[in-house]
Amino acid sequence: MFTIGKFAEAGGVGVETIRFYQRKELLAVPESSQGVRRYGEEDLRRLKFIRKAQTAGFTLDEIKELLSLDASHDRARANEMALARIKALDIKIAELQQARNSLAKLSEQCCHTRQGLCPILEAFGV
Amino acid sequence: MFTIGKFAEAGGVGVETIRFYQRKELLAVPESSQGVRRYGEEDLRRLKFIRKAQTAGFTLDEIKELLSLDASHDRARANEMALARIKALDIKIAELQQARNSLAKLSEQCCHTRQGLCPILEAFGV
DNA sequence: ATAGACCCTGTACCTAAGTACGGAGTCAAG
DNA sequence: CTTGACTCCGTACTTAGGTACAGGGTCTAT
Repeated sequence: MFTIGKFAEAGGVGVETIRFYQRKELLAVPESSQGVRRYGEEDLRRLKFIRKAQTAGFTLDEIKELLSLDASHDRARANEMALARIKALDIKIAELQQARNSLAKLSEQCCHTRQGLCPILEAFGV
Repeated sequence: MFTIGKFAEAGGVGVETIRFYQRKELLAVPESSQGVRRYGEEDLRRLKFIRKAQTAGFTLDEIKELLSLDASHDRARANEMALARIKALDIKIAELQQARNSLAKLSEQCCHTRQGLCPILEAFGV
């Protein structure tokens, strides 16, 4: 059983983040004994679930749903959410790739020409 | 010469966005005649510059600097900023790719196994 | 000359995921 | 028995890039 400080440390987050997750109903607020709340292994499992799902690109709202699926063992919905997230990631990646490539082309032009206006600035102007 | 409404329309943004850019000092606030401000071609060029630079992934703060480079024709600094942005984009793209791939792997496992716990949920739990 | 559309300034609000802080209570060590 | 570290609760602030009023003034067509 951890106090909130040790709990946060065990999960690799700050104390305020725990309280934030509680306000968002991602974590339960345990009963307090003499005014201090204690956290157990199950809380830690949930906290780690949240952090891992975050690195997979899920938002906190989505993670809240995933946690409920975790409780109900709903595979179909979990897969549906994973596929939706993959699709959103693909779109975002394509956008960034586009930006990256046009910028790289401009930068190269900038290096290989020495007179006239800067191709980078010129691409934005007019 | 446009009023702010026509100016915003010509630039493909909302009126409030113009005022926001003015507060951020990306656009100048023209003198008003009889209480109404008028915008010209140079303002429109700046506005379009901002929008194009945004699609290349620059932040508004960076665009503010690019606008000053555009005035001073500083190629070296422009290229430096382009390279920095490319680097940042590469890092972001790699992160998203990572998230995408691990999620795709989990989703595939989820489709190809029919018993036991959902691989997606299991990957986050414990 | 008056209605409706537009403009002005200033301020507040939005999302996402936290972070910070004030004032009070509690707990363990010396 | 006091000091310092920690906890509790509630509220406000942060970043980025806008968006949405409120309460006035102005412009245009009828």
